[in-house]
Amino acid sequence: MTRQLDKTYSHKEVEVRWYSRWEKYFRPSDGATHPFSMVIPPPNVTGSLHMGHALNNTLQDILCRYKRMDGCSVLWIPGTDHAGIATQNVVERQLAAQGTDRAQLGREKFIERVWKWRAETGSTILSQLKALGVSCDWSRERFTMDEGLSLAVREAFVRLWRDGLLYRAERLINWCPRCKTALADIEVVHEESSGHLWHIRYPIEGESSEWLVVATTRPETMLGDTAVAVHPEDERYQKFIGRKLRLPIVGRLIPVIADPYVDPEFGTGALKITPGHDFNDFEIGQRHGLDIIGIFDDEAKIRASAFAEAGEWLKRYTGKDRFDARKLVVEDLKEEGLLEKVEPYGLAIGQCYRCHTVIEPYSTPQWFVKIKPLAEPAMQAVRDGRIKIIPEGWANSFFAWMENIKDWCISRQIWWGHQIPAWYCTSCESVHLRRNGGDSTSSEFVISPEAKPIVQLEAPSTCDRCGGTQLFQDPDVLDTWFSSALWPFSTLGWPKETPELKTFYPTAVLVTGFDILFFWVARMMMMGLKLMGDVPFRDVYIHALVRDLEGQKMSKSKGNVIDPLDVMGRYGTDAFRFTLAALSAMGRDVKMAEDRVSGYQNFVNKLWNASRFTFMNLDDQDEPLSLENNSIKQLNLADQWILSRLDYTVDQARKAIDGYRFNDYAHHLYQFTWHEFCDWYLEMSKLSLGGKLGNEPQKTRQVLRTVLEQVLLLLHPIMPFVTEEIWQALNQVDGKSSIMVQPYPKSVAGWRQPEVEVQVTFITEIIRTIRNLRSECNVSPGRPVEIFVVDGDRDAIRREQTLKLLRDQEPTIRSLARVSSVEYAGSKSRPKNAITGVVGSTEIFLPVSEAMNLEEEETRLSKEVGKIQVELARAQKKLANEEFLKKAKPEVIDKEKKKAVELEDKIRTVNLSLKRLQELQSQRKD
RNA sequence: GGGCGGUUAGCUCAGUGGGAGAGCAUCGGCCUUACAAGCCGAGGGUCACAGGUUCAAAUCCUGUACCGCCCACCA
Repeated sequence: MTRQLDKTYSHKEVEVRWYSRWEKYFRPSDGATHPFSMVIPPPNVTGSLHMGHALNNTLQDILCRYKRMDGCSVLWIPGTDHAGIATQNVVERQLAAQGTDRAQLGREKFIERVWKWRAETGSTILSQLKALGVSCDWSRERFTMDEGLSLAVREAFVRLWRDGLLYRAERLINWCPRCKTALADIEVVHEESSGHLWHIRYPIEGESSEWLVVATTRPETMLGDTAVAVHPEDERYQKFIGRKLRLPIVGRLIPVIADPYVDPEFGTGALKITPGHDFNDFEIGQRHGLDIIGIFDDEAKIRASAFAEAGEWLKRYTGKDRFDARKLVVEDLKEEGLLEKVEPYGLAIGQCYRCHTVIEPYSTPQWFVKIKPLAEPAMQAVRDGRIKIIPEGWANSFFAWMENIKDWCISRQIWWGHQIPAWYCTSCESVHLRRNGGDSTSSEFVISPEAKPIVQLEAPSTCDRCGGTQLFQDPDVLDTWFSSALWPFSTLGWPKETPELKTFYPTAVLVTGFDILFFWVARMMMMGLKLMGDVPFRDVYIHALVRDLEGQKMSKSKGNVIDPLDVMGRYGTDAFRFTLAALSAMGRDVKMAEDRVSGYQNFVNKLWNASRFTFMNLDDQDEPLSLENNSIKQLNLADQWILSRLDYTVDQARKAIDGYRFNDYAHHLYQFTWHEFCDWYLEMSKLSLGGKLGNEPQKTRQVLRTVLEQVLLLLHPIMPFVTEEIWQALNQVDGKSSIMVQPYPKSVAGWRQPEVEVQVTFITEIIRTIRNLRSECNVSPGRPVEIFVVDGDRDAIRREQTLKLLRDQEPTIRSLARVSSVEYAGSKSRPKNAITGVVGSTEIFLPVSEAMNLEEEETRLSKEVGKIQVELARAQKKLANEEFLKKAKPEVIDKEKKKAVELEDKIRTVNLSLKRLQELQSQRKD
């Protein structure tokens, strides 16, 4: 039975072969002595795989596969997030397309509908993740709305309530008039846009032609103004403080107040105060006891009931949305001659992060988490190193955010999500439960902040205060991020005390993008510490965002989205994964370039072909070398060398992956596999394999097999498919075992031999030099050449060692540099009709051919002399500097001295070659 | 307004105190029996700019310019 691989690697064919056979290895091993656990950042059920997911999950999979091979009991929990607002929006759009809406359906039917949608399409992203090759334990897949996690959410809510960390209050919150729900501060995105600054005259009461001019970007909110504020020390306005202004259009009288918040430099120095629709104004209003007038309803349309002093004007305004109202206000002001001027003005407008509708500050009762008592322990955990943020730079952002954190508004006025486990009694609480009339709002009741909720895990049957049986649940649902915050332990079974929770909490590492550092990571820390009494993860590895070639964030609207599945289909999943790893330098953006993927596809192909070469040469009896401490001195030089380099690579690879330096990991393996193993070792091994070194070819075959196998193991975490395919063929196991569960390479005592590396580097330099000379001499690659070697080392022993090494390695030099004969000349008898190359103290002479362009060569050599002179001068200057000799480290000085000597030698020999060349030139002319 | 990061070869980016690197692209030569998705060779950089610290700076400090990101309630 011989090992065989097809002539070309077909990723499409191979990739479908392995995933289902792997799944049994995705579960943690029994015993779980070295637990290593991670939770996937749950993608939204609405999502499909994008570059961000691909990067995030590739990095996680690399870690998991590495740790699993390295003997850990690995648990990687997958799952999805119910994504409240996003999902509700998707289903609502579907309903709209069918000419209906959620109000017509009613809450219960609507939620049914969402579940149905989720059952149909919610697993799309999971199958896409599988195509990427991720090794999650699918038997433990979770969904933030499944039964267990919903219980965890209620448990968390009840505990926070009992500990006094939850409260209801009516305040100005961020309201999305399209989603018709409150949003947390963090869910508002600020986008620069060009607007206007309107200067409006507010007539002073009792004066016929005097007014105060205010500047505003939102003229429509003037309908809800309850004051105008000026700076207390602003001399221009001293005389107006305390007087009344007549609010244009409405006619309401409002006071001029003094408040230090006002910047006299800005606009006119007079600020209109709308406590009902502006956060600053709200604060100022609180300080001065101003009325709060909510002029809008929940769709941000003018609400008639807001205006006590309704005039004729109100008919035209009622029901108009914010932007229409703005136009009307401006028109009306113009008509009354109260619009002084309009200036263009750039401002950052808050938008809903889900639908990009402009946010309206809106006063409603909401649930809040008292956040400071939770934030402090989380900061402490990062400060004292119980949680390590990698790269460290992000810790600054984390602290900055946590220090300024405000209470978290967690109630949402949507239907898809975890309904808040709070109930109200209609008997004893009736005074606080206003039946909603007039304006359209989504809930049947408006529950005043004074209402006393019954908070518990399950619905109560009777009121524990009055024994009433008419209870109803708070209609609001929780912020999706509330359930996400519990993810590291809710997925392990919390609040039940499961064995998994005991073994795998805290998780080892959380891998995520920085875009959800505050949304998610910080909140997991707070909730984990509060509810579990321990950090949710030891390390947080924050990776870059994937951008397009111009560095732009990929988005559908920009049309610059690259579909990972498309890339995987064209270049192969392994090539794609390798690209992501290679580009993911810490703290940087990843600019996705397709030519990189194509380049790494070539790498996959290279590995494939190196394997084919190996297979061609292996016999069935060729076992790999023992990986125990063993002597490899009996092997030939090339064999010893490749094992030494392999050992170095193993060491570097482990260091890189342990430090989350995925790009270093990829580059070390790329460098070793392609340039050392393929370019040099395979070429060198051909001699030995053919018995041309008078050796036992079997030893080399064993080395070949060993190195290929170790390379496959090292590469497997990044490139699972191709490595499995080759490993299966190499070991002829036909799917009965998997590379996934082989031990990850370890350093082997005795393999690393620096002196062997020095020797082989010398030989490869000699070969390079000869190739270089051939190329300059225009000797065709196929034509063998004769060379002369002179070693000019002044130390006789060293000279003999060098010459012995050259003689020993002569077959290799002859083969790799196409040399027909090597002549060892004495230093006195340097050949005349030749050009020279120098490696250390060794000079290589190649007889010149007619074809050679001597002038080009002369230019090149002169240039080289110049370069060496510059370097030499620098070294000599350093060595002449007393300060340098006094203060520099001894090894640096030694190195510099050695360098100077080498450069002197080199410049002498290059000058000699130059001289010879010039002689040749004059000969040619004759 | 505050904070963070970037500026290194034509392009994309590594490199954080002691001789400027990689991949791709370019140029020249090769179908050498694993691989033309390949092999061999070559060219190419005052490491943004200006100061400073140091025996020594791409690397540390200060400032400037440009680019990017995050946070923020100046209407």
